[in-house]
Amino acid sequence: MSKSPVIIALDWDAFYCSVSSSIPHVYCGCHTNTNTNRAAQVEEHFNPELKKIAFAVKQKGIICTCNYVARARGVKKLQMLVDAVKQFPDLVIVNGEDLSRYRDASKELWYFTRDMVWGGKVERLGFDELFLDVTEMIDYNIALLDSSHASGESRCQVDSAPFFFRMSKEDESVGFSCPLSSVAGNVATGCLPEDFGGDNLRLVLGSHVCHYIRSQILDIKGYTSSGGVSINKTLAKMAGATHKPNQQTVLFPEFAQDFLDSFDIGRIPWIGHRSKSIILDAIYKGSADVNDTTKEERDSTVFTVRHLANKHLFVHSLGQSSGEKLWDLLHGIDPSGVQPTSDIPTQISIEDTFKSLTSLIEVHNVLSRLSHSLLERVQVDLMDLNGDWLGHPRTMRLTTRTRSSGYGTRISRSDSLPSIVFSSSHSRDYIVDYLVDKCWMPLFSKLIGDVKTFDIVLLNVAVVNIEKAPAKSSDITAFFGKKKHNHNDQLQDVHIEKPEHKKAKVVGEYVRPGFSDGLTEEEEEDVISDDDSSDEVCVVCGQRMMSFALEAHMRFHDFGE
DNA sequence: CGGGGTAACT
DNA sequence: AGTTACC
Repeated sequence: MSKSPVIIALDWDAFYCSVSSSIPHVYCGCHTNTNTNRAAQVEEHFNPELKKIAFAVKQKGIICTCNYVARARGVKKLQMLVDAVKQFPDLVIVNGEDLSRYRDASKELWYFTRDMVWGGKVERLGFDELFLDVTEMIDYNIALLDSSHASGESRCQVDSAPFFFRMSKEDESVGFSCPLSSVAGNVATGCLPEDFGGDNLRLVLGSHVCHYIRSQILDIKGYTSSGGVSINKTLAKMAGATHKPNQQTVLFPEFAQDFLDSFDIGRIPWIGHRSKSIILDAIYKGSADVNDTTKEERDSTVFTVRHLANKHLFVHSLGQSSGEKLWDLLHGIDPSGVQPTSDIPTQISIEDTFKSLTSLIEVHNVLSRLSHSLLERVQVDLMDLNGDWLGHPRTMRLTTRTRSSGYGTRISRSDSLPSIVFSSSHSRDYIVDYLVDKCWMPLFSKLIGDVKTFDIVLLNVAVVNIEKAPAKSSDITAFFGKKKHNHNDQLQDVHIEKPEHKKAKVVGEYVRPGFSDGLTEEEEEDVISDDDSSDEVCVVCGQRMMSFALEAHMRFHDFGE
């Protein structure tokens, strides 16, 4: 008997709403008042005035969500902003385009959850979902259970008395009591297996672990979540989606196929619009009902697709790799394990959309703003609490979408990222100006080529190829022992590239007085040389650093005490 | 739809 | 390096 993994899928209920705008009562049909209370607390903490008034959160042209006062008046989610404003002139609009708070809270919950999972086996999916591999914790506790059997306790006693599940190998007091003969939360398909031993017992324990972790997250962090427990990521995620919010569901593998068969294939994770369309086209291609059957009317349940198609059809239409993967998915097979998400992101990007950008000066202004945000993100997200770099992006990428380049199509160009980005001796504004003139604008020229006119509706700036920095010694005395020349150490690996190779010329008449040319040798020296006037000294320990590093640095002191 | 993210293809 | 699919 091969032991299956025990996987938990978590997602934060209505995360976007509660974090970005502290919207109360997002769960109108919820019978527990836990959410209402929590949302009210969050709201009072954030912005008490919003509670009494009708307000909505917008992203660009649409209302993405709104509070219950607004809903009572008839405001709808996904309504066009113009319509809503026309209909409700006094509706307060909150801009939900900045995801900063959402990102911060997401990260906090991720770290908090990861600390509870042995080996840190937690994978993040998007901003509001986590996969946890708790197999090792389950196995350890099953072993404890078995050894207590062996030591003479009766079977009956073991089954009826609560079992203490240990969440720590070191501290035997950390954990929770749970029954072995019943699951926590809901059971997918409503069917309980007859055999509560073997792999099924592992899932029963998994349900209790899931419940414990969710309780901790609610009690300590104040967020409700929905959980799914099963033997792989896909089944766990789908199980978790069946009972929301603030609930959990365990899916036993013997019922997995029945469970899956009733779903539309589009509801299976990793089968998006594109794949669904390809699959249905392949299945229904020859059928002469093109005239009377619209795309929406084609039966697309997992059951039907499984019986009308086969693996060969999938492989033929989707390609070997995807075809096989998706076909297996329809049968509850998902061999992709939990891939622990690194602390260091693989890319950081900022984007914005517009009605139309047609001149270089407009593009320049937007790129300045985006570049500033990006640099801020790089300095916050890629630096630890000591102000040391966790990683160095080696490439910068500019992406656009033009009005003519239909639909979701994007075009991008990239180049190496100058290391002035990591310099601690220049202000953020200085670096931004440098980047815009020396890098982003030339990349933009490269992108649009020789054309005289352009019409840009989207700009995205990103850093990618983030190279992990060698781990610094965590010797705390090395930090507190004030090294006056600490900043010089950091500067050693900052080397300046000759900016000549990135000289794609800017089309048009666009010129800037400041950085119209490459730096002189002297100025290059200046890039890496120290500028005493621009850094600051920590009042607590005396370490010197740039002001942006000081922000993170002070958080270090806050954590310490 | 939006603003970010990841990974796999070509 | 750039695109596409997914969440």
